[in-house]
Amino acid sequence: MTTDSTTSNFIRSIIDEDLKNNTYGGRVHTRFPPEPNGYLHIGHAKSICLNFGLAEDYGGKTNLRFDDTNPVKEEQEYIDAIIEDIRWLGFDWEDRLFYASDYFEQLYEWAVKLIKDGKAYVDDLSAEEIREYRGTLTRPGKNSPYRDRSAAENLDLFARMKAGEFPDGSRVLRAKIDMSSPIINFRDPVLYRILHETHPRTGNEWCIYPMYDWAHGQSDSIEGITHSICTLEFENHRPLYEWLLEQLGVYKPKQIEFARLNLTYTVMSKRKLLKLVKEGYVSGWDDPRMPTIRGLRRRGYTPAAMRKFADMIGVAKANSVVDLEMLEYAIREDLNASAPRAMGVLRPLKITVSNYPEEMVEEFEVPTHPQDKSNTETRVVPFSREIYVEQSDFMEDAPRKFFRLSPGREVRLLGAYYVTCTDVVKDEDDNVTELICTYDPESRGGQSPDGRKVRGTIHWVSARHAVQAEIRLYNHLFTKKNPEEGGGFIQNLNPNSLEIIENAMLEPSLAEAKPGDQFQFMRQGYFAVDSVDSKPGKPVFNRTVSLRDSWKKQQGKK
RNA sequence: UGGGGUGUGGCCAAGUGGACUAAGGCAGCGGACUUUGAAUCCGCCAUUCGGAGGUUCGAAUCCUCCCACCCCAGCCA
Repeated sequence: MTTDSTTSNFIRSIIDEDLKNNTYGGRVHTRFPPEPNGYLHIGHAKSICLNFGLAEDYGGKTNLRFDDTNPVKEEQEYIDAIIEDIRWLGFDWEDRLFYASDYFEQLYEWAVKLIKDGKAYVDDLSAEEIREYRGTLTRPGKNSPYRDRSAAENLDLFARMKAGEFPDGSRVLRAKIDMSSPIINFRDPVLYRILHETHPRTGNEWCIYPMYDWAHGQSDSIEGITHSICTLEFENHRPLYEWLLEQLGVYKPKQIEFARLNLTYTVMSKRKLLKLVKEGYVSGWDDPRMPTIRGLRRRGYTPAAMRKFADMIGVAKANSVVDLEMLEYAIREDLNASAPRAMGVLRPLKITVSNYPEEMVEEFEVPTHPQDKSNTETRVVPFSREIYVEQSDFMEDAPRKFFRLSPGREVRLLGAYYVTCTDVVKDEDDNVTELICTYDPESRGGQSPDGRKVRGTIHWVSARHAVQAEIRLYNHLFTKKNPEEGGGFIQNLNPNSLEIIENAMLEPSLAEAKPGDQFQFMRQGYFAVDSVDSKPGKPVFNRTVSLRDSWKKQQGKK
């Protein structure tokens, strides 16, 4: 049932085994359970791809279920954003959009049952007292003085908690398990707390809200989930997950834990991302430097690339840190195949082609997808006497291996002509301001009848036809592979994570680009029209990722 | 120091006692090709599986001990 491209993993092994043993009647039913208290990031994408991907591969189903049990942190805004992001990633939960809050009534009834069975009690201890009574990792806890209340008294108190008779924090409902258990989660975990708070979905209907442990497993059970996949930190909760379900005597899904995603040069916790946004280190949740799905999307990452990435990194239980280059590989691979090519000069250097007629303009038809032989689409780029090339494509005193412009050297202007640099114009400070070149009229289209070879091919834009654009170049948000190293992530923020180029010169076909459109600027990288700031007449492009550059790499080694 | 986990090349990750003198991918390094120094293609890149013992004809896979790292003491999820 597994696809060839996906390597096996321990979760698939478990599912295979369950299928073999008919554990869940041959069903595979997963769920993605976000808490609507923030935006989704690439770590969530890993989980989403895992849950939906597994169901797809095994012919099962996946539910989207919001874990909305804490109204003090959760908001409708996040619910909407999360739904949009998962849809954008390309996954579909059909009619199975659920909320833990859908089950509040059932959860309440089950709590009553627990009380009647003598397995839960109302505790009047304060939060601080409960903490003291809980003991430590090495010292057992001790029983609350309210632990042995009668079922009748507990029932009465719990009903009054629900009725709103008591203030926040005054009482909780706790499971009665074992205060001396080495499993801290068994030391009478809190099931309900009082919160006079408006809930995004249930409004003011409730003033007691279930804790995660009381809501999650029961929700899984109600929905008939077979494999409840979560991250490693919930491993310690599994015994409680199972205990609660067993006390209720209801259907019991299997909880499986995997290691969350960590990426080099990236922070992933909601808390840290929130700090970056709140304190203005980035422009918002959708800042293209953010690892949020919205940020990556605005940057130019595609759903296909994210899914490919999730597939590449696999899933396991060992804590690990994935190299950012893997993500970059995934987006390059996708965009290389799909992105139309164009020419754009980021840092322009003017060239006057001295032997080219003053007013002449030629239009060259060049392939838009030269990497794809099956796609013959073309576009027109105008050529004239004055053009711009990349500053980095000229070197006055060039080494032998520099296959670009230099006095006396000939290069090919992509799709146009061969040109040879004859003069270098400088200002009073010795800066190169312009190049004078001659072109070979015989080399029209980029090849010469005499068959002579030109090692270098560079991109260019006709000066009088150029479209001016703002280009935003993004670099690592942090200077350290591990942003936490040393002083902490704020100290390691990269001051050059965003470089803005105000006046890049682009080929005229790019004037029509619409927000979200993506291109490969040949020899430079992949760029996406910014969805927020780009305006007709004043386009803004985000660099999604640069092309690999073995020349630069070679230079760096010297 | 109690409990629960994890340790396979620079990174991710297969592997569940015999065809493992350990898949695959990323990164790296060579080379071919090239109207993108891109892409593509070819080749190289762990005698070794946290360490030490042991069981076995045979161990990354089983046993013992040790070491390292992660998680748990929210009325967060």
